[in-house]
Amino acid sequence: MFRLKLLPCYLPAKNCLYSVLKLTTLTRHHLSNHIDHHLFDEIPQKDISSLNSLLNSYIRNGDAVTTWNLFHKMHCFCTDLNSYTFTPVLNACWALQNPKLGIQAHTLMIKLGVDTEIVPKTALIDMYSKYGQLGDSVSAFYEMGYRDVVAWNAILSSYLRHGLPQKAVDLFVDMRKERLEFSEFTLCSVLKACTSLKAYQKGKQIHALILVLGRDLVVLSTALINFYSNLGQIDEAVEIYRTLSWRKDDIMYNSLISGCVRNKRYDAAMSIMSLIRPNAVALTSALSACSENSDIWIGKQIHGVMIRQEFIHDTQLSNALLDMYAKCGKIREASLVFDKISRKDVVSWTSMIDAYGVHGHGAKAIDLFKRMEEENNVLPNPVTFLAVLSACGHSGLVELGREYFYMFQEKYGLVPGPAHYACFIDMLGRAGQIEELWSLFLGMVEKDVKPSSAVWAAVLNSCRINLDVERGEFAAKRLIQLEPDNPGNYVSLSNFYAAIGRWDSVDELRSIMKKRGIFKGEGGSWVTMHKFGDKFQCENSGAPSF
DNA sequence: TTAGGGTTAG
Repeated sequence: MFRLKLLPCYLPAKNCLYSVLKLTTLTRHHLSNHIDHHLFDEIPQKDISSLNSLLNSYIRNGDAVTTWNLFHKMHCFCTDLNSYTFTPVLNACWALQNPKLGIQAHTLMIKLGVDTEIVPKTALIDMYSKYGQLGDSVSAFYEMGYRDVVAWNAILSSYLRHGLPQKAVDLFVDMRKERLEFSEFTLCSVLKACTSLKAYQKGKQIHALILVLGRDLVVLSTALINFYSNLGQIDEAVEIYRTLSWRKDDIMYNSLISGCVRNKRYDAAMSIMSLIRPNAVALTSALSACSENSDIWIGKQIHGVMIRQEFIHDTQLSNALLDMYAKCGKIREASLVFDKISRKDVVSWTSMIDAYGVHGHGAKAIDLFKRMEEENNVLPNPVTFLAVLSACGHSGLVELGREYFYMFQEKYGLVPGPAHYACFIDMLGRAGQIEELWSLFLGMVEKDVKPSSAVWAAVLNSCRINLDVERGEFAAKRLIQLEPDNPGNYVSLSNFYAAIGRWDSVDELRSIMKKRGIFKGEGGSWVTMHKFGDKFQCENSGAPSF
């Protein structure tokens, strides 16, 4: 026997933390049910195909609540639900972020015998994947008797969504071996997998396949631009853009702009930016270019565009704006932007904490972190953990730094990685706590955290400050082994030898650098000059990034 | 009816 009760869903997606069962205990006047009983009665055509079309319209307009509520009514009053009913409903289940709804819909599909049909089964692969349930998504795929190209594409996307690009590539190789049909969707996913895997040759092969098939669609070209620019081949990416015969769209331009920024082609990014109507994603990339290039002049102009075009409520874009001001040394402006972000996410909080930390305002950074905890709607992540530690380090707040190093683990279950250890080791070294530093280092190794070059550099620097010759030489050896071409490491080592009076080693090191062709670039500051008539105005833009 | 391309903190 099989008993199933579908429950109505009244609240929008973000409130779906409440279980469906809890929802039923709420009183009706607290809720907004777009499809109530009377409205359902008023729907003129109540045959199943009209109702299915209505479900599709609601979900296409992004109204998942109404889609689910209409489905609930249909379940009560219709006896002929079919596969066309469930495809929009499964989408709604995911949009409502409530896995219980998905399970209810899936159960009903099994009861009605539509779960084995190819289209709703593919929708199940997708729904479970979007819920984060890779196992259920894969099960749905392997339960299929016959799999069409859309089903294969859905499972490829599922693997990519779960950070398994190699699985996606392996599956594509299987598809080719079995001479299965593939489509532009398939090639897009495989290109994305190649990008994640940094698999240049494989990606080139897909590019060749696209050329042979003559499928230079804008979506595929965007995936190619993204692939090449992520692998440092920005000229190839620009060539794709130049030779594209299809109409270029915003997403393609955005991909090219972010690719130029990623490859430090800031002027090119700005030129492409000027070709399009501003959109939030392009502006975010452009602001990122200003941050990297310390170009507050352009950054301020983008801020103006944001205000004029009403992008100011976009959290992600505002985070980039905040970061731009902070990186250009304008901490007050960064703070003003932060205050105006109405829906602050973990990146907003972390960026501002880090901005205070970098500018030496450790106490303000800590106060802000406390505020973040009090507001209680955003949880810190490993980057927040690092920003707080770094803020303590920059301001010499060793006691607080120690407290937070353990608190983040105990209260939030965040596991420190090499970057966290490097930061804490640096802090302890500067404070002369060399024995605590070593016991921390040994504890880290015992926990199987592999020391990164940043860890060895922090250890070496601590040994220089504390004149610990033996352990300093040990750290130096490891550091140079790990990064033999990084000039900064040789400078650290040279400073270490100088501190312990080994001037012969300093000279030896310099000649080794010369012999190996390793040069340390000089430091500097950017000053932006603007000409107004015959007068110049200077803008101090902070430190450059070499 | 199902599947695809772009963005922020370290």
